[in-house]
Amino acid sequence: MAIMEQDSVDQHVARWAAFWKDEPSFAPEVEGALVRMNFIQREARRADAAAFAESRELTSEDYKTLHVLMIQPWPIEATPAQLAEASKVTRAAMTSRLDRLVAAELVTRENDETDRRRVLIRPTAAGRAMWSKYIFEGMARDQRLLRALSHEELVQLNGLLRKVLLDLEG
Amino acid sequence: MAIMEQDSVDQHVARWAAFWKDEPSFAPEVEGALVRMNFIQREARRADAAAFAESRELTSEDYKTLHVLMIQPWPIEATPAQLAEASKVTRAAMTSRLDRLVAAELVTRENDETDRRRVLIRPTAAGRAMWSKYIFEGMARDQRLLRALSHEELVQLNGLLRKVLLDLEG
DNA sequence: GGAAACTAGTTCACCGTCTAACTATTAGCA
DNA sequence: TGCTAATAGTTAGACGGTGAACTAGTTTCC
Repeated sequence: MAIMEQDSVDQHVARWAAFWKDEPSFAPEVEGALVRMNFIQREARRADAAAFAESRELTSEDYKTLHVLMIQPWPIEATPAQLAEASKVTRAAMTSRLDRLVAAELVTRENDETDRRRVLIRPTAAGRAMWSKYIFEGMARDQRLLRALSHEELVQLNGLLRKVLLDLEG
Repeated sequence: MAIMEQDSVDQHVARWAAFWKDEPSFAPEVEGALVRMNFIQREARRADAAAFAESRELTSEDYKTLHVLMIQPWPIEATPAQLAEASKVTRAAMTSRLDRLVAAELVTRENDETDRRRVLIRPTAAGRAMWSKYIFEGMARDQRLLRALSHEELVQLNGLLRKVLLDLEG
């Protein structure tokens, strides 16, 4: 394998490791991997937020909510609880996200007459248009983020991450 | 390579991909890798927060601040700005974090007499003790998170992530 | 049939972060 | 020297999130 240049995390971990040079419980590869994933995620969020801040039509949170709604199986509708779970936020947070989307007329909020506790969220025509306006830009941003990796490397990366998830989910 | 079971992200991405089956700009490995990293990070934060919530001595944010202070090169001291940068939060956020740490008597806040704009933060004996109380537990949590990977796999993972970081940092 | 348990959604109070404005101090330079 | 610009830290106000309490509707089961 070719010698690879050091990134900022290598330096960080090296300095950090100096504290526990005789301490076997410090695992530099574990700390390094987590710090690097954190870096990449942070960069993804930053780029997303910047793109939506520029447009001023929508926040990235609002867009994500719209997105999880749009990828629901047909017919495109969902309850706030389903959207909250898919978005990994609480229902309380979803209530306020939906308030904004309803106010912007991107989704509708209707009572489910067969179970009057439930509310059904559906995209409006404007909501569908807004989603398709940004979906490809978002995918392009994601690809730019990982452009350093070839297709095979991406497959390899997913293989490793899948192992971790299967362990955590199992 | 052995056939590997599917994780939740495979299902997610598969359903998602159904929307763009003829759309070349959708890259399932890119989306999959990012969603998986997001999952792992989220789990790490959750476990950290749970551990500190249980102890009730300290929040995980306060601990992280203490940590970035403790790994400063000797002598162990730093300005709020340095801590903010290392913690990747704004200086305003660091001010309020430090308020809590000072109130808990884990760090001191002293004026730098050679540059009276600056403030120097130093750990107290109690702060140093608090840090060493939790540092090993934290590393153990991190290792548990990635326990599904062998040492070679961790090295491989870091190699891939390092490529991404070198591209993003360069 | 009706009380108790459960479920869906919302409201409320609190938290940590952010941006922007502000104070105090130092550095740069005509 | 003394005005201007830059820098360090804090403060103020807004935002989005959380958990807990609350309202309303549905299910369970004796």
